[in-house]
Amino acid sequence: MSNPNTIDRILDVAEALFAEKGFTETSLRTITSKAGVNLAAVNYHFGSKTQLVHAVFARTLTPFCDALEKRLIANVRDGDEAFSVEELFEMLVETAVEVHGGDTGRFSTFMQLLGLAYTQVQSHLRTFLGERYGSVFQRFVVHLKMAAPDLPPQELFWRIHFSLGAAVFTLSSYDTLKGIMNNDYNMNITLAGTVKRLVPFMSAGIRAEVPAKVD
Amino acid sequence: MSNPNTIDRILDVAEALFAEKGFTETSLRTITSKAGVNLAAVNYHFGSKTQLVHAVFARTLTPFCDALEKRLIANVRDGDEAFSVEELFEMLVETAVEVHGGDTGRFSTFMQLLGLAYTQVQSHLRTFLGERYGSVFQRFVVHLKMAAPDLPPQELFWRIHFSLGAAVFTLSSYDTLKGIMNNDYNMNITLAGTVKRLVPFMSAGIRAEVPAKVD
DNA sequence: TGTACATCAGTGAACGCGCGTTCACTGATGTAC
DNA sequence: TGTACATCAGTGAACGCGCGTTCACTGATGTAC
Repeated sequence: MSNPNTIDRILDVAEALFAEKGFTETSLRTITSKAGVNLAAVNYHFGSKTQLVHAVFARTLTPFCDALEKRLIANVRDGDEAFSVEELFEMLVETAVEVHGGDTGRFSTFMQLLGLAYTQVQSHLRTFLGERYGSVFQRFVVHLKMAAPDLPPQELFWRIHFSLGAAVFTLSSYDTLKGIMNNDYNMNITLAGTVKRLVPFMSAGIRAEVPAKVD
Repeated sequence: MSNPNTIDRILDVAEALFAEKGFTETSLRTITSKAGVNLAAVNYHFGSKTQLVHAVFARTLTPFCDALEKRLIANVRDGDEAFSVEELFEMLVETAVEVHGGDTGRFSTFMQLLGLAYTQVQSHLRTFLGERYGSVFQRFVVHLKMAAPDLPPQELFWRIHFSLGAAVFTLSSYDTLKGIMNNDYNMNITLAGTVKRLVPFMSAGIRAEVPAKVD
């Protein structure tokens, strides 16, 4: 009964179930029975449920961040013109789509997972993501700063998080919202269309007039 | 040992713990021991853990939605000029602050709970909130439509959710972000300041130029 | 005014259940001499 | 080429634990006659 794909089957099923239900709400028994593997296989291959969660994130985030970093570095190395805000956000989208090879189902799942990562209060996960991928995020922030040089640093900080929130929140409940659009507006929407709508929204927000000092 | 405040003490403690850890991650044993009440008290007073979750939301959302609805109705009844996008978002903020009597701690907790409500996949909670508070939300959307009459309906739909995401996401991880601002930027920020920054961001996003047809 | 009963907040202990994890084990494949 | 041993993926059953919920009970207060 040797099966070389046990690890991948566990990762596939876990990714889908985590995105759908959350981490605490998904048991190893559900994962292993859906994947058709033994209950003990998760602890055998990954060590613990926590490490399975990390492995699920790493499988997609590592290639994504590597590809993003390459693009950002290439721009500086070649001395090209600095990116605009729109170009930077579009780069995120393009990289994410590329990494999933155009598979919108997995792209959607990935966004849901990102949403969970930020909203489920699993401190081990924040630590893990910060250590592994924090440097790429910082690099992206540097480019945003160049794209909006007149924005005070703390203003930029907040607007990045507002944008992140808009994206993560919308895409992580994409299936629900798609259903509402179908029922209430009789309108068939696509993930690509939603993402394309996000870019001008976020870009306009980043460039909004700075309000009078508030703090 | 008769104590007239058992119900309130449970609600206070449950609200704080749910906001901090999430629903599944907070056990009745933790809630009741922190509140100094008997383990069985939650089931005695609320019936079940699920109904306790509903009660926590209802305690704040009912006065909030009532106050918001009154403001919206008064505007139409008195035949006043329609609200602008900024005025509508500011009305949300003002109403939320008022309902909490200026207590920014509870206001922050409330926003965290709203974030959880959207991101934790507890279908009973979505159903509960939709049934109880959906009509006020619809009324608010009508006013937003009047404030941005040139925006196609499906575009408005998405931008409302983008805005919702920016607000809910940022305010629900407010404590974390405040810590980052303090450490990395050596800057002391306030909840009021963050909320004031949200309004122009969201308003600019709502009014952003509509991109070419994408779907 | 006194007695009997109903109501209600609160209690303590126990219930069964599903959870993540562990452990001794199997059986196939690779490696050394 | 044959034998002994090591490695490794995978298994099945059991472990203790914390969970939400239940239930018989107490004791104080209110109500009816």
